[in-house]
Amino acid sequence: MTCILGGMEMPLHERIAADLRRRIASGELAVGDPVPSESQLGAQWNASRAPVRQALTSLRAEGMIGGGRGKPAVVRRHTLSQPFETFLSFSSWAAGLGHVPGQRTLEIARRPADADIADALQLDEGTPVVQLLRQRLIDGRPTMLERTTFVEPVGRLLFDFDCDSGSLYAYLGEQGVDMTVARHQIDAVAADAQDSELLEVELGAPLLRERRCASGMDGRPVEYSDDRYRPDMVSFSIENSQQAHPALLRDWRAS
Amino acid sequence: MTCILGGMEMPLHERIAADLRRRIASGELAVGDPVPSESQLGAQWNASRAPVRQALTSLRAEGMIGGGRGKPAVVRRHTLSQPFETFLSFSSWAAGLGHVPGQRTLEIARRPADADIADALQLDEGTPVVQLLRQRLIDGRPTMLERTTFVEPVGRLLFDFDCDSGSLYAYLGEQGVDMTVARHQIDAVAADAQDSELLEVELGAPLLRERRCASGMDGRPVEYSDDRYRPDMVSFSIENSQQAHPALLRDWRAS
DNA sequence: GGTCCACACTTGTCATGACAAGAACGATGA
DNA sequence: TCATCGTTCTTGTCATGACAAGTGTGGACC
Repeated sequence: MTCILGGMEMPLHERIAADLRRRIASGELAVGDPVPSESQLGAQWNASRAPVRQALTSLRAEGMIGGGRGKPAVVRRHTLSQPFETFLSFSSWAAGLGHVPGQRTLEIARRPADADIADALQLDEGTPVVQLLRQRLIDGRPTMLERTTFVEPVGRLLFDFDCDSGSLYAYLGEQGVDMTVARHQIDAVAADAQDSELLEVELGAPLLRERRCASGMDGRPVEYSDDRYRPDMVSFSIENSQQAHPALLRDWRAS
Repeated sequence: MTCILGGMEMPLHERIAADLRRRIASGELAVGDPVPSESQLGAQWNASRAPVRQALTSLRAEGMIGGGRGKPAVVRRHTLSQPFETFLSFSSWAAGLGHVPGQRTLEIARRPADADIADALQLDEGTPVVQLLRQRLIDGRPTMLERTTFVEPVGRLLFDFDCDSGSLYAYLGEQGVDMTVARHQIDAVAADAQDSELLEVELGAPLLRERRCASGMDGRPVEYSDDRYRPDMVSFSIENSQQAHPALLRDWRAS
């Protein structure tokens, strides 16, 4: 069962944390339910308190569970907060929530960069880039429209990859593509004709737009993307306490 | 020396972390410098590895130090970003950009909470709350519409305050109101009649909405706000590197 | 019936010890 | 000179044990 969450080579505390995340995401542990106590978890996994506490600390940092000294931990949220990865990978985010992600790659093309793209990717206008147009689905319903542009050396890898099969970013990562820093810009736009058709909303309906520019550690841009979400299905949320670091999430709205 | 960092009653791992933060902030440990190893810190503090590691884990989560398995920790940053203040105070944000902020408080009222508000503030429906409707301007142009609701004990303070004079949050802070944690939810909505009139956009135009629920350290909600921005004037941006925590900013779009 | 308190349970903190995994560095050989 | 290898150091992981601090509950008492 736990094999889908990762191989057995994971450290014990990560396996415990992954199992708890799964149980929370699946609804087996609902919001407000008490999380098994440290001693119970220790008995279940035949582990000492150290890895159990490490797992719980991890979930606590993600905001999934609450509790404190003397207060048994309770489930606070069922979303997983993995800011960067989650933001990149639509599929794993949806899957983590227990929904069925889908995607249809409508176009993949190599063409010269226009002014906007060239500016975002710090290229000269006319430099060849690879553009991808993908419709993203959740439980079969159109949720997001993704217009992604890669610089040519990276984009060329996509022609050898079935974009509708696995995770694109996992594939690029395996190929040695480094995308460690990203800048996201979020605003609202009215749906144009193409948006309207592919997202099944009215022309001019408000859409939540996320524009993203991802770069390698050296600061050279690798990808630029214009993602448009149906605001009735997805929103973004940020949680920040004074001490803790804010976490950016993508929220799913069951409707 | 360490007394300014807190009383002696702090747990050991917090004292170690606080001391390291001080040494890093003061420049005694500059960016790039190696942090004392776990064994060195253990000897310095006459402590076992557990509290030392807990302290280092804490600093690592804050992005102040790097390192990893086998790699001795090094100082990465000497400050921690605090995007919270920026997000709360519209005025200081605009002023920091060199623009002229303005505001017109259109309504301040004490009324019973409706279902949505009651849910957000964890009150019973009908509990009295204080609501504020404010139009925010930049360089004289309508930019944002703010519908804020405070729980009554906090909201009552506003009747003794000229909302159009100074910073509201600074005033509340002086009055001892604690708002250390906040949850922001961002999506897009179509402008309704009131939005349309006060933001000077067409009916149905896309607006960028930020809903915010701020709480005290004890987790009790203090304020709930529904802020709607003209997307042609403001957007949000988030910057994240792989390890470091993302920072949320509000962006101004000169037009 | 309401109040107060002792007790059980939970989590937080810390010491000690052990082994594994990865990195840095110097010595060695080509 | 440069590549390679092994030693050593550092951090990651985990077991065991102990006490402190806070919470919740049930029973005794008024």
